[in-house]
Amino acid sequence: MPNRKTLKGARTREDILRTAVDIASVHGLDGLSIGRLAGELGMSKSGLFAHFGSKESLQLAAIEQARLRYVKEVIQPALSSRSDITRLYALCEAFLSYVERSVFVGGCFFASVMAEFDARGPSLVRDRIVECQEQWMMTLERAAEGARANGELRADSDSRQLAFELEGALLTANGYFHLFHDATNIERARHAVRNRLLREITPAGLDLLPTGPQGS
Amino acid sequence: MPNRKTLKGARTREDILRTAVDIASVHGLDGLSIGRLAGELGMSKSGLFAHFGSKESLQLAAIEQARLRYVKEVIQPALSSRSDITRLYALCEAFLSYVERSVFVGGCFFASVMAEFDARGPSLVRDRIVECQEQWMMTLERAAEGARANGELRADSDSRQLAFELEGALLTANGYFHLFHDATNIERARHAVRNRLLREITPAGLDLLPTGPQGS
DNA sequence: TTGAGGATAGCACGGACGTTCGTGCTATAT
DNA sequence: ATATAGCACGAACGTCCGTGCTATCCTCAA
Repeated sequence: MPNRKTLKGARTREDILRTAVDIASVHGLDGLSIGRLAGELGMSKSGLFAHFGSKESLQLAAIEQARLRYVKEVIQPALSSRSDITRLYALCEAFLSYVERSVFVGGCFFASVMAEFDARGPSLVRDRIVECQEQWMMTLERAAEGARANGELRADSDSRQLAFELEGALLTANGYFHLFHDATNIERARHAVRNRLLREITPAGLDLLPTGPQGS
Repeated sequence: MPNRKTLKGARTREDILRTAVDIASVHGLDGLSIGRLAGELGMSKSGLFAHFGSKESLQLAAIEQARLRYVKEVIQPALSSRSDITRLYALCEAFLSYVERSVFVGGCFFASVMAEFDARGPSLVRDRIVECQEQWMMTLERAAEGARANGELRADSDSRQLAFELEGALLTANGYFHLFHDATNIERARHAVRNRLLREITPAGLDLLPTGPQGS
């Protein structure tokens, strides 16, 4: 009959997804095997499988779980910003901090799965990944466009181009941080973000930006 | 003279690796399975397998093959540059062209495998990937450092930082080009590279740079 | 032309994969 | 007390994986 409170299964499902998302951030969504996942959680393959019905369903659920974590750790901390230019900067800083703190053990979940699926044929999983990445880029772009409209960035600033370049620094920081086990790459991205913003910022915008050490 | 080694098998081996490298650029080095590879080439698993002796060997050989292609398509075209700043720019342009021309069907081989292995545990395959990526970054950095020493870039320019930021634009162009099926991302990277160089270039360097359309 | 050795195929193996099925708990609803 | 529903289990499936063994084919130097 109807349930009233959190049934045990829902809790288990969350546990599964929390682990799944971390495995996938290291080994990819293909490398996320049901057997390994079950082993990690000390439960049976079949018991785990029953929660999702198919591997594709599990992958999609993992993406959704990762998205929640991403929103919570990267997007939301930046939402309280007092201006668009501040939010744009805060988004970049939140991302770098989220990489630094290993919110996903294998680095940014979306950086991993994006590289995994970018050149593959169409699938529901790929489509969802594309949507998520589009959404993230739009988040950056809207902040940049708002800052431009508010006169915090120069009027001739190209918001999409700016978002692209910032994202370039963030993605590369994530990749090299893990590949080389070298946190210097996070600092390089901080440097790059700051200077890239300074290049198109107006005096009005400059007043709103947190004043860290000045870059060259 | 007994030229013992170069028999027909060597050509087959090359054929195998040429296909292997393309599969891996789409599905990763893990997704590169011997069965699929043999099927694609119309030969038997065991016949193919005999050329390498282990999957790891095949993966390492594929990396080597990819490296040769990369050197030929990206590094060598830039070697004839008349100055360091020209070479630095030519390297970036050669990379973007190589992505545009789909030298590997799944996009840059090394971008793929780097993302695949960056957060994994130690292995010979991972080590080799790290070496290749370090070598590429050093190629960029040496060109930047030479340009700085020659007065083509400002004396206070940070070569490693510059290489990092250029690489960020290149990597992101590769990823988004394939993920979104949108060549605009290549142009964004061209824009980013040009403007990033202009930021630290000297009048002497500017004379040496190919003069394309001016960026903002 | 021939013989040797490299190149390829056939076949089988153990294991991991995703998936299905039947079963047994446990807690609630009647 | 009994019926019901949710949840997890073990066993087994067919397929594919990487890897060996053996036998045949093909090439090329003598």
